[in-house]
Amino acid sequence: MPKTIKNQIRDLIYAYSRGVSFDILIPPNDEMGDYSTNVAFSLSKVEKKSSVECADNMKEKLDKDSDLTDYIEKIEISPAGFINFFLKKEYLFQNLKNIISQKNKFADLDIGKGERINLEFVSANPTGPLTVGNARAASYGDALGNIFRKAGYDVCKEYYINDVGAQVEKLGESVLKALRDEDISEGDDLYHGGYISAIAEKIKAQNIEIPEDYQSAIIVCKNFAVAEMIQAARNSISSLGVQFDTWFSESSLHENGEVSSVFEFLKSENLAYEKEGAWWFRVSRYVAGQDDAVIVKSNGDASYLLGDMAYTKNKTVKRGFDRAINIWGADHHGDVPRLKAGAMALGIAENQLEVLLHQLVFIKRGGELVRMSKRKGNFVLLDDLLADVGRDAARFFFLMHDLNTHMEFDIDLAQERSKKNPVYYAQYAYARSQSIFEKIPGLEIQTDTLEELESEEEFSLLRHMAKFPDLLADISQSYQVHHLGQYALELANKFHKFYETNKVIGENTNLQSARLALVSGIADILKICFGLMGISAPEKM
RNA sequence: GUCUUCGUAGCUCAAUGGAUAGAGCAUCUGCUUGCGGAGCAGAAGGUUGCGCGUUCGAGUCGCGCCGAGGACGCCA
Repeated sequence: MPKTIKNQIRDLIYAYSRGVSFDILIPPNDEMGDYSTNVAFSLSKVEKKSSVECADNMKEKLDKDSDLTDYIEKIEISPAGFINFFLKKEYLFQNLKNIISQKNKFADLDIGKGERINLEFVSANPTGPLTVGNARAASYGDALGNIFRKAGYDVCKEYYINDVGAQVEKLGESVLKALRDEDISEGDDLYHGGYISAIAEKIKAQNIEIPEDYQSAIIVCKNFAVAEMIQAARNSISSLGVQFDTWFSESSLHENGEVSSVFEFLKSENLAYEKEGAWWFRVSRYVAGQDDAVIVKSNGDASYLLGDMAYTKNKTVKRGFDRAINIWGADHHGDVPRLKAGAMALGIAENQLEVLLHQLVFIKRGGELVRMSKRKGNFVLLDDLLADVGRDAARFFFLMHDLNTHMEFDIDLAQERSKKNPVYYAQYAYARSQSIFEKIPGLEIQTDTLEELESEEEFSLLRHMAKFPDLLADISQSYQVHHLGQYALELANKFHKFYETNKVIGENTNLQSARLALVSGIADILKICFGLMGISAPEKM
């Protein structure tokens, strides 16, 4: 796959831009062309001329450039000084031919150059069922991973299981209390909710022996409960249609000594010190203004930070990933500088660790926002969401929105809203296209009469389709996954408009053949989008 | 108190520092004897929380207020 159009234009402009900064933009409407650049505004400062004058000079150079003639029909200057590029008809037709011949391989890019990325997401503590917040991370992470792969990265989607630490001890204790019918509403820090007693019931049903000794009993309960919670998480993730490549246990890092070896290393480098019975990591040495943090608690247990440091080293050094990307909930915001400092201390390059934060999902109940809390047993489950609105609507809903949006989820309106979910608008476009093909048994798509296409609606579609590779390239750099959903909706919108006024079947043979090819290409791209987002492409609805 | 995210149409949300701030839902008006009306066309709806600044250009960047969410050394 050669460079995308956008990058080709960028490279050409760069050659004439005298080092000033500029962007390649998509104009707000079709009359202004397919691509544009604001380079003239920057040049006008350097050259002390008006932006229009600079734009004219640039256009003159570009007009002579033979590299552009393959795909650019004309270049125009706007009154303000934007330089607008219009794609050639021949290029648009060639692009459609590529889509039809390459099918789901269309827009496979090589910008990743095989870079190995470990993408870690969800990674919920195994102390309760997955919530709608986890569903957001899962939908986003899965789609981002898919887009990375399409852009030529070697991706491993990973789920980190925090099966070590005080939180799982509390889980075990909660289950034990439920087993003994002790009231846990009084006990602070313990887990509540129906799933705790359900686990206790299961232990009884399986006649699992519970030791008399309180601490031993907790361990038995903990091990059973953690296994149950992990299985429940796997089931929920699977219902959502997300595939993880690896489920990585924190306990394995403790068992094979990777955690303690990091601790020994920090001590030997004088990056850790003892205070108040605990061991502290010198965060302040790496990140100004940050307090040092505990890595070994006064009871001798490793803190989550030490585990996370060992985990990061495992991913980058031991398993050799070029980059580790973690997707965390915004409630872990404060942990980012500590882990970054830890990675630096371990000699991991700064650009090898990225942390993406997603804002939390809030539920609205009776008109009021409620913060979900597993401890309080106050949350909406991923499974309930799926039961209410279905996989496609749920995933599309999350993927429509920017990661930094504080999403509000009104559970009273969940089902009603699911029927209004824009996903059906996009899926309906696909189903419509398939119903056309159904009318012509044994149809083979021909692309030798594309010249017949000339309506405004047809070209609006062709031009939008030509920008798909650019979109994927952009998302793989910006991580703005929601642009993919927006793109699919716009493509569906253009298709629906086309459908109203351009009859496909029953026109003269050449035009019918050309329009069938166009519809086929649209369906191919929609199917690619749906696949990347993890939603279905229904032939009937 | 410190750090951080957000504030855009009645509601839920878009807009890589660019051109006339856009969709869906809700409301109102049309379109079905034409490949699926889960659609299309149109109307109405905005001082982008407030103020100052940077810039040729600010919803977007900076500072200060106001409001909301989140995090603040041995839970993760």
